[in-house]
Amino acid sequence: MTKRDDATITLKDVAEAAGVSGITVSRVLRASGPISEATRKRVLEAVKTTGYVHNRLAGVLASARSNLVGVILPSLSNGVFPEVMAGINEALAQSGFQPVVGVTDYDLMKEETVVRSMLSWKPAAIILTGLQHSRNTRRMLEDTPIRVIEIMDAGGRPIDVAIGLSHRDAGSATAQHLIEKGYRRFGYIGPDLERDLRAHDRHEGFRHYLTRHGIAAPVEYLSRETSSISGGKEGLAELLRMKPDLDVVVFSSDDMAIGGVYHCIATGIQLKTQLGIFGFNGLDTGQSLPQPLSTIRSNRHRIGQIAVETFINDVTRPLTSKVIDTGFSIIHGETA
Amino acid sequence: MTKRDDATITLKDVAEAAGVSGITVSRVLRASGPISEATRKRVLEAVKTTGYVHNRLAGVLASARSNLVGVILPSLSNGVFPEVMAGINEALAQSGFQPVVGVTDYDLMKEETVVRSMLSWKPAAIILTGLQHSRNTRRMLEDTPIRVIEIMDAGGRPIDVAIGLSHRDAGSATAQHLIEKGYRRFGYIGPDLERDLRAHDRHEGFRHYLTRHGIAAPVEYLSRETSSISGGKEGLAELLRMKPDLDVVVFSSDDMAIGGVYHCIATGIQLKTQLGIFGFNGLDTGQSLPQPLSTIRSNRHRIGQIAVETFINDVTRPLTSKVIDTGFSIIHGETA
DNA sequence: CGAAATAATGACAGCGCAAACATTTTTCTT
DNA sequence: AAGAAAAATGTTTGCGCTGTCATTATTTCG
Repeated sequence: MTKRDDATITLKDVAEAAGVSGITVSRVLRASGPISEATRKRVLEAVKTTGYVHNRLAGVLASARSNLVGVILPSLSNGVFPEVMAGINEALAQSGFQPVVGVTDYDLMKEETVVRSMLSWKPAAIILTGLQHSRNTRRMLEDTPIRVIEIMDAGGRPIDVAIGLSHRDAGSATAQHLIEKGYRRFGYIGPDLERDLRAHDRHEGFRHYLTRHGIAAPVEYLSRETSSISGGKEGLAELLRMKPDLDVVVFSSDDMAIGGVYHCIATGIQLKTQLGIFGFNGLDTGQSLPQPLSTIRSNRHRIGQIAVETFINDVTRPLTSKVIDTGFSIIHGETA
Repeated sequence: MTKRDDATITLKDVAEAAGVSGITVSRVLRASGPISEATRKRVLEAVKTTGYVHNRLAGVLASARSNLVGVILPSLSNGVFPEVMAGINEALAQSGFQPVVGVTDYDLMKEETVVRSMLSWKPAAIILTGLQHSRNTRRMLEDTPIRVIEIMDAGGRPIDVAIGLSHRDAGSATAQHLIEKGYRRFGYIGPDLERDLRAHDRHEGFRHYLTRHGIAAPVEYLSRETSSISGGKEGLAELLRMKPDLDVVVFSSDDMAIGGVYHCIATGIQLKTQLGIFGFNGLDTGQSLPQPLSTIRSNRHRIGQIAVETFINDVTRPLTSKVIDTGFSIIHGETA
């Protein structure tokens, strides 16, 4: 049973050095239970001289309580998710919880694997993206007693809590806003809609609104890859080759929209007047453009904040699930 | 001793359901040791019906072997680090290892806290950024038997392995390259050099090369915040106000350089001919600009790859430390 | 000053799993 | 078919820590 590596320093070693029992050391380190100031000092001293490093594995196993938070994201190359992650990190900073990140590449099967692996670490909570999961993923998450927080989408039935926005609504709001601005000939550029399900919802809301209001359905270019600046750039070039007389193009995300802006700058197309560009997310990078991007802000920061507060305030899963709609707002910008 | 939660399904439960011993189940799940096809099937069946989720905590504790890899990064808002993370993720994907991310905000004290907390999870390896650490951090990392991989910098003495480039050399190469291009009146824009130590090294190499070759020292603008697009944009505006006749500006990173490019686009400054812009990192986002950014590629992808290979190939720390210089290359681009 | 209350510490078991070794079953060899 | 080798499975023990329930010092107060 494990060659006992005599080099590893355990609680017991510290206890001996301090002349107390193991449990006392444990209590000092966790600041739990009453400890006299004298022994406290002695123990901390002993910790320092021995160079002891706490083994949380054993602690979690013994106490069935962990400070890990599983965070499962579809991608890190789409600019949103580093921002989401930063938001979560910030909210987590003071809490003593530690995030473990998993990436799914927008693949629900991969997500299943990642969730299973996450659960095996007995995290205090799991934060994952979207409301659509494989049957097994759902089952695992329903069966676990920990908090499960689905972020970025509020358009469906959550396992425990969902925090986000209705992407369908964001899609129709986009259409409504641009129609009001006077645009009529719509284009749409997005990634593979089969994979990015939230982009899919926005697209539907957008498309329906247009057709319901007597506007021609958008001309579309769907790239096979995931969202990226270069994808948006190429997409717009291609779309304008197919259909040069568009007056506005909606992109599934800010990343792609930025690519669209670059194409316009490179080819001398006048943004807004000659061609409108509209994104989604409200990333900082889009707002730093020479002309700030017209887009929709998804309140990611707030989403991260609420996600973390949710499980800090109540570590046990409530009986009924709940949707928290953090809404969205239109950033008027200079590109549409 | 922990109120035994009878709801949690353990190996034993699966074993009973399958009519075998616990260790057999363990072996099936880890694919270790010889198992007959028949029992294998039965066990997997039992796992499914019971809905068993492996508890790695216990496994790691028992075997003293974990599949966690601690990844400690200074920031997620600087575009490099999501890319580094993506590289590591990619390299890790097939390996069965799982990253745990920690963020230090370029703060060595925070780094110390994060390292301590990481070590408490008994990771198989730790990947962290740079070669400068607090005394305590160094001690902890020297004392641990696991691999410690310091990435992004090859200009110093590593604890175990360092993989990266010499930032000093990159700085002088920048200067040399731009002098050869005919630029003479240099500006420099960077973040707080006290915090970003690698930016500091590049800056030194850059500055020394200039003065050693009879060129006037660069006019400098140092922002107090960390690297960002908007910081670069504002920085360049400010710098040109102070000193309008510069012919090239070197930025500490691509992020900031992109901001510089935006400023030029917004104010109609001709890139390259009227004002050169030069970055560092070679981010995809810089290369997707209307005119690709002139910069230095830091081979981040390769760094991530090698970092992961290093500890996969040899899980125990070798006696002597090693520096792997992945070098850098100039991306000629269209902005300088 | 002594009983009761409180503060401080300790003994021990067990969290769930895997290593080491032990045992049983099957297969192969001649 | 008997013995040797290999394959398959089981038993026991302990990884390092913390919860529970003592036990022992110290304080309080009538």
